[in-house]
Amino acid sequence: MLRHYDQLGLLKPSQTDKFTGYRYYTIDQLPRLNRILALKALGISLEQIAQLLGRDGQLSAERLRGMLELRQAEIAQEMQEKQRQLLAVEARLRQIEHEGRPPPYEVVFKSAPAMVVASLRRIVPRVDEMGFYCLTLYRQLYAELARLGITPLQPEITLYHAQEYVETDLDTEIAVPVQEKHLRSEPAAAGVTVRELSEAPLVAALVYEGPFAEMPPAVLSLLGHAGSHGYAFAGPLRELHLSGPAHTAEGQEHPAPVVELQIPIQRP
Amino acid sequence: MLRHYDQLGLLKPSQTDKFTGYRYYTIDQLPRLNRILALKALGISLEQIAQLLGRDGQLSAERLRGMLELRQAEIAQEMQEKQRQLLAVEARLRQIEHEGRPPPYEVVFKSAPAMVVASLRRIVPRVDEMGFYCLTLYRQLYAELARLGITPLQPEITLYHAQEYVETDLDTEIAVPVQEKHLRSEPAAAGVTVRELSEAPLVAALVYEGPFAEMPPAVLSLLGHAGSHGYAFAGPLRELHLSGPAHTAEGQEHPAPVVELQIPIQRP
DNA sequence: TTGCTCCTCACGTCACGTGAGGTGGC
DNA sequence: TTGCTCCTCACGTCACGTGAGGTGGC
Repeated sequence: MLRHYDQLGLLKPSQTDKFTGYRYYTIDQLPRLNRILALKALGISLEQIAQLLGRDGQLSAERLRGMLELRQAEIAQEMQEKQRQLLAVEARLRQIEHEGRPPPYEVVFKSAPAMVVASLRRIVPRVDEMGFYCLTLYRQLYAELARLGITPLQPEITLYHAQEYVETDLDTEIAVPVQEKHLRSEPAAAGVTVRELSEAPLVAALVYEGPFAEMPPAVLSLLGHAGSHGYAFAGPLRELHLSGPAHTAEGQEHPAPVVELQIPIQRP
Repeated sequence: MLRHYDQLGLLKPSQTDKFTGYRYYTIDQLPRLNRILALKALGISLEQIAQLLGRDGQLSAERLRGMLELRQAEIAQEMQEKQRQLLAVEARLRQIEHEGRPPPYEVVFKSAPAMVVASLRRIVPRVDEMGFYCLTLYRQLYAELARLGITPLQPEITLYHAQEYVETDLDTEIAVPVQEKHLRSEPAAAGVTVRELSEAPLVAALVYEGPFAEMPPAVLSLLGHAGSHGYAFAGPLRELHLSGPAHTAEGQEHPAPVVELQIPIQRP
């Protein structure tokens, strides 16, 4: 430590043996060392300490006060961060206790940009008919887009407009991003709407990989996670098909698609 | 970040262009990235994350739980440290507010070793006679030691046996360390006691530099500091003359001695 | 031809800690 | 002669950030 402080010029030995290089300190260097250690114990950097102490070791009350107030704010920040970490760690531990094993996905918070989509919206009577409805609707949507000469972009997005978790009469919208210019041109297709899907400044999201049939636990986990952090839902659940269209041309469902689930939220 | 993870082998691109070196990732690498980011947000190191995730990205519930519990304990430690720092910063700020400028010394906590001392003990009637008494007593003590052929060691220590801060009838002991062997030999000198000054496992200490006459504020600061941290005093105040004997042979007081003040304390 | 986005080194951050290899005085 | 304590490099820590200098496709 003393070698380090010597190198930094923070505390130089009062004398150095010319032949052996031994560092010799005098008793009256003790106050300066104590001052350095005391400031260091507050978490102040050596560089800042060097600025405070200067060459003579006198510290101005004003500059010290400024630095302490700065440090006070920093510590508050750091404690908040630790607090956040602690809550998150505890939440994960509880999760493991309850479910026996860690979930195969992670919830992250981010924003989702606005985009222009072509979409179809229907009420799906029962949850177990969702697969069939989506297949049909996406096929119909892609056919209409082809007829209109509009190039579909990626990823497909299925939106669930239900305000809460329901298993019947699901208000479902299937959407495909298109170029912005198509927003103005009147779509002459049956039931196809071209609209802007607005930006979501904050969403809780997770990436799920596996069959659609096994997705509900992931949905519940996402909603539960966001809910348990005290957020309020601020829009329909979005299901992004990141690994491409959910269905092949032959009407086969993708066996293990990569899906991003997003729920727009508001800070409580 | 991705370059770094590539280098560590934590998240390698599924494909790297042979000619340009461009890193290409696939959509199904997203879950692994999210897992990495989620664990990192808990303050877990990349090395530990690599151990947890392994090559396949499956994390065992047991190992995760172990690591989370470890991390939980770490965070608790870190928060305690921050809490300590915050209190210390606040204490220093209050000090500046009250006194207008930072004190020229720092209080540190440490232990003080046991040692054998030769000493004289007297009641000093008034605090303003302390200088004269000490001069006389130290002169007498050194004379007796010389007569007995005992080599005085350093540093001189003055002990104040009063249980509280008083200004009259101060129970004062002046002491000089001597070699351990003198503890057994009967001292045939007038009033000189050879005794063990016991170890103090915990003392609050500060190093003061300046005239003896201006030392009282430092003493009050030390006692106040230890007291305000909730410690109980556990022995007489010790005044170590680090820069050598306080008086010259001619009876002059050292103009700006380096003095270490120690107050033995107990955790509350 | 000009931007743009990617690339590869290589060095810096912060406060020391840790060897490797060496030396003077007891 | 042997320990002991000091010395001087030089590299490692941790998770990237920051240039410098260069490149392929629009």
